[in-house]
Amino acid sequence: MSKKDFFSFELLKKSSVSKARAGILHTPHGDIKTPVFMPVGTNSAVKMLTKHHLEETNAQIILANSYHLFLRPGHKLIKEAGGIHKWENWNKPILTDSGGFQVFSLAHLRKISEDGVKFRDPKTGTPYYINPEISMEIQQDLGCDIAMAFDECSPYPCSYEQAKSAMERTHRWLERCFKAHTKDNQALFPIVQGAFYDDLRTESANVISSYDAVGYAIGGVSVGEPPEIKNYYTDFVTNILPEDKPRYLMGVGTPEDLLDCVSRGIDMCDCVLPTRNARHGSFFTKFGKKIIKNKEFEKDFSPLDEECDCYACQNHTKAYIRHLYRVGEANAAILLSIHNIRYLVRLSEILHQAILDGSFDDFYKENIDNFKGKK
RNA sequence: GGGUAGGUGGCCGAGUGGCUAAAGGCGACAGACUGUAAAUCUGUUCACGCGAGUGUACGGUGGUUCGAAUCCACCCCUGCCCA
Repeated sequence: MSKKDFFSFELLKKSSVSKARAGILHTPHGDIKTPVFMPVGTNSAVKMLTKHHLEETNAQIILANSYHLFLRPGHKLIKEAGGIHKWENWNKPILTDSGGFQVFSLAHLRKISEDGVKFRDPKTGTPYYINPEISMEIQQDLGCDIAMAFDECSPYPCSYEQAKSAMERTHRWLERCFKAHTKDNQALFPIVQGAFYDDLRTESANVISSYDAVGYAIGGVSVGEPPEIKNYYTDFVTNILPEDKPRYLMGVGTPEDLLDCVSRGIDMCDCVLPTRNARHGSFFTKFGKKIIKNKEFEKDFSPLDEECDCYACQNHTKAYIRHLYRVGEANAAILLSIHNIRYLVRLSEILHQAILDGSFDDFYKENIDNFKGKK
């Protein structure tokens, strides 16, 4: 058996105007229509949502995080439970991040060496160690469909020297990841780094492409850089990556980001924004992001978004959800999370179909300014 | 009727002579968040002014003082205890 027995990517159609593509990624836990938005469930749960809620959003694949599950409850326990699908009772595909992002997000609580990274648990102060081999062990024990390479994500801004050194280490670590990764029914996606330097991104994309992987990821974006820069480098890197494999832009996902990255040749993306922003009280609409607590919604008895088919929009009004939010009812966060996830999942469904129909680029033009709230 | 504690900005509540337009909390108003240290964090919140600033303001009225939310007198009101 090899990975090819478990994974394949069918490119169904490409736009004749932009770089948008529609496809199907076959995995051991089912097919994924691309472009796809993947909700994040760091601790083996998409925050605020039960499995029932999540299934109703029609999410095709969700994420979990190696770092968090390594700390609690431990990957061995999840292995003992029968793997992550059984553990969280989600029978569709699961992708796990490697812990690489925590090298970036826990910058003040970690120390990088050539071999790996020493972390301090933000909650307890307990020290933990992760390196490429450990990350692979964790992800193989978890048994997700798609594992990610253990990488070093650079901040923004970042000096050339710093970016180059992080990228080169990412490449050395990648070699070790592939060596340590032996599971055939699990894909391992390598990650392009190189921050915001053309030559580094070129080099990294070439190194990453030299591996025969199921799919390829672009990391180091959405770390605080302006959207034009993100778009420039997304476009830049997808020009280099193999065309017959899915491209995953990591950590991206507002509605406008989805349009922008899909038009630049991205097939997969994930983001914590729909769930985090929901808990913080904001929601996506056709006319940009809105904040539910604002007075303008006090007597607004219409749904969050007129066109949305989610549970929240089918059953409740903005005025009601605003009330729930203001009095601290958890239902506000639940309803907004359902809405925001469904909004992005539905958008990716629309984009998939639009690419097949040849109407993607018109859709882009009609909607991009609205999504940005420019109206 | 007697005693006692107290009356501070929308609310609660610090402050007992100048550093006080008055801490802190709540509320209100607005904002941020992009491979989740996040149901979190930030800003504004007396009036007028872009602003330095000016005007009002700590129950009321007088007074002491260079200067009062803070000290004094009287008055009004509230809680509690006793009769």
